Amino acid sequence: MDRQPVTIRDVAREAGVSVATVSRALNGHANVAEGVRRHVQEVAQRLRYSPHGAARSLSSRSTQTIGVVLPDLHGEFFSELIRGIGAVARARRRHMLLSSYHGDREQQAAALRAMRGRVDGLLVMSPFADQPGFLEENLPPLPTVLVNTHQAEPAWPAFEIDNHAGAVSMVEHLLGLGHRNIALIAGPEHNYDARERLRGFREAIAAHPGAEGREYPGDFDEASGHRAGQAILAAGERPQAVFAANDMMALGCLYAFAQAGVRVPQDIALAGFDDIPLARFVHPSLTTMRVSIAQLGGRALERLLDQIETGPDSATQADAEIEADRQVLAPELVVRASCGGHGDDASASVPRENTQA
Amino acid sequence: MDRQPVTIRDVAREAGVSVATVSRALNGHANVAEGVRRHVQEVAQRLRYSPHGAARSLSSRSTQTIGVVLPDLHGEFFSELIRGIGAVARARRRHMLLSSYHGDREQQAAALRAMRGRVDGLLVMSPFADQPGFLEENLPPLPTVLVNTHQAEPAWPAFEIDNHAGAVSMVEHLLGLGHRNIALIAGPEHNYDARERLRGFREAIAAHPGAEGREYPGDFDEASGHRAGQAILAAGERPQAVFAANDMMALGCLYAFAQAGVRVPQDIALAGFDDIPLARFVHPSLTTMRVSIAQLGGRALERLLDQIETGPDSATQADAEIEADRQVLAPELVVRASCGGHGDDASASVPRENTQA
DNA sequence: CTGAAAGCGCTTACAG
DNA sequence: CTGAAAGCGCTTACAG
Repeated sequence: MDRQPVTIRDVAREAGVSVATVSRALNGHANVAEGVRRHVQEVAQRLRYSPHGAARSLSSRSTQTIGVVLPDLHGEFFSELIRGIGAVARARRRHMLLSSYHGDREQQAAALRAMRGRVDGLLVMSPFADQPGFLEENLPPLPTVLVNTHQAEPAWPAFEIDNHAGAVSMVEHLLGLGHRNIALIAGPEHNYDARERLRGFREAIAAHPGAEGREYPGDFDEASGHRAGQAILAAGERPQAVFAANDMMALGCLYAFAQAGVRVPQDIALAGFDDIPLARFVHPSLTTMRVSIAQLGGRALERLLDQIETGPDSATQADAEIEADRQVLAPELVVRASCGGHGDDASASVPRENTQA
Repeated sequence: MDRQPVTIRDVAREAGVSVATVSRALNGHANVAEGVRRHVQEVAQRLRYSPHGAARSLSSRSTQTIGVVLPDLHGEFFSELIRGIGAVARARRRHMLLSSYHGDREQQAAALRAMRGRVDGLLVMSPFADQPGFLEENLPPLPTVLVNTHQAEPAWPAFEIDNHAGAVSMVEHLLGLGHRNIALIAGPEHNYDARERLRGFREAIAAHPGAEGREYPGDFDEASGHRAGQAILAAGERPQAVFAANDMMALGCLYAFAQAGVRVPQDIALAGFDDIPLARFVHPSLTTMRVSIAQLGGRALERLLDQIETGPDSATQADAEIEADRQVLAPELVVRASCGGHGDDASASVPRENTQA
């Protein structure tokens, strides 16, 4: 099946013109006689010529590709992110080069460096960005936008979920429902999202006289939510509401409550964070904060492409502008049945998406 | 942030050697004095040099990248496929170039052609592969493996789900449970997966004297499953079991049954196909065929990389070998509660994955 | 073990 | 409007 590759020289010879003319004709430059252009196009089509990407990139200094470097490809967060990036990439006619690396520091460094000469710009999510010098030393000289990444010193434009605001919203929602005594199941300490949600929880509790918060450790998976649920029941005074820092832990906690015969929301309210697809299908359906990961990815890419197209003005960007360049997307409160009040249980319905090819 | 790119010439000048030596030293060729190699490496590191991908690809005729061309990035099928491909890509140190196109014929043709000179091989899923000449005309001269793609004339190695065998297994399972009269909710006629599942259903029914099958139309989404469920109940003689050609339709059907007060599995058995994550969380949990999309993608990439590494022997491949090169992955029966018998309802448990970054 | 040179397949000033 | 030539940044025979 591997035909002999046909190059621009073959087309030029066959069409009886120079390679320069072929290049201009095929790339839609104005300065080509219309008849010549048509002839060249016809020959190119007949020969099934398509230009060699690397050669074109090397001489034109443009790849029409953006690099995406993520710590992992597992889980809904990453598939949503890629979907959002992909939609914008398609609309703006760019390819995406996906790097796959295993998640440690040296491997991400290698992945970043390997992007040089392959892409016009970079979208990166890096757990190492808060280590001084990591990005400076490993990012190729390319426009870069960070996604859900915590920088020690803000130096690159960044898009992230406003986890702090989301946690504040949720606590206020629970307080508004009359719950004064709220337990938080926290996420892992090393996780930036988790820390921001914790910070929001604490601030919101502190801001409301009479509100009381207790904290239980967790690490974002279901098992830790289950343990936390048991710990909450075992503790002396039972809280009126439990706020799990993500939905997976909320589900684990829900299971622990079900095992103990504690009813949600009648005996205790329960809320999560993320709005994973399962959140609306559990019993009771879960009140949570919806986070649009696809939108996050899409907007980050828009920003990156704008920067690529307007050229490198970032070199002269003042510190204040860089700071202002950190865009934050607010999560949205989704009220369902697990906190009582007016939430409805949507679990009798099923989602609309067609998951089939 | 956009530093001045440093090239191999800068490293050579700074290290006091030729660019050839820099290239050899950095690429681990044997014929470099150990002291020189160390010195070059030290200089390269100090200058933060990384090679220009396009330049390297152009001269070495290798990109260490595989192209992935899919009709869409939406839905679980594609995220699973990408995850499976990504895992193997990581293990075998390849990048993946993801093309994003909108799904019509011309756009896929363009996406395919744009891959030339950018990748060492191609993984493609194409709804147009059964149109004569489509692949021949648009595939660049590169090793290619097809995924879940129906070819008019088998000409490329292909990996696909054995939908036919899966449907047969399911019908046999239902028959084994004592259900003689089985309704199928079919998928869209233009869809290859759907046609294969239909074919399997018909053959399995025909192979069992006494078994009776009826068919209802559907198009793989929940709404059509809901309509089919209503039609099944409205028809004269009620079947003992319903086999939906995918889980989404099974869920829609389940909902129709619930609305009509028809109990599953007591009044009627219900089965799906795909084993989407929701399948184990509905009530009753859904018996279905599990299809490992990630594995499909991973194995296809393994096959492609083997071909790339061994070189182009495919030109001399006999027709019989090509035919034998169509690998089929058997789906696995997952027995849950919706068909009665010994299936257990797993809905009290929650999945283990941590979906957080 | 090392360097000078050719070449990978394009694009793009520069002349005409 | 067109062509000859330089150049993009590497790798790799070829000599030595």
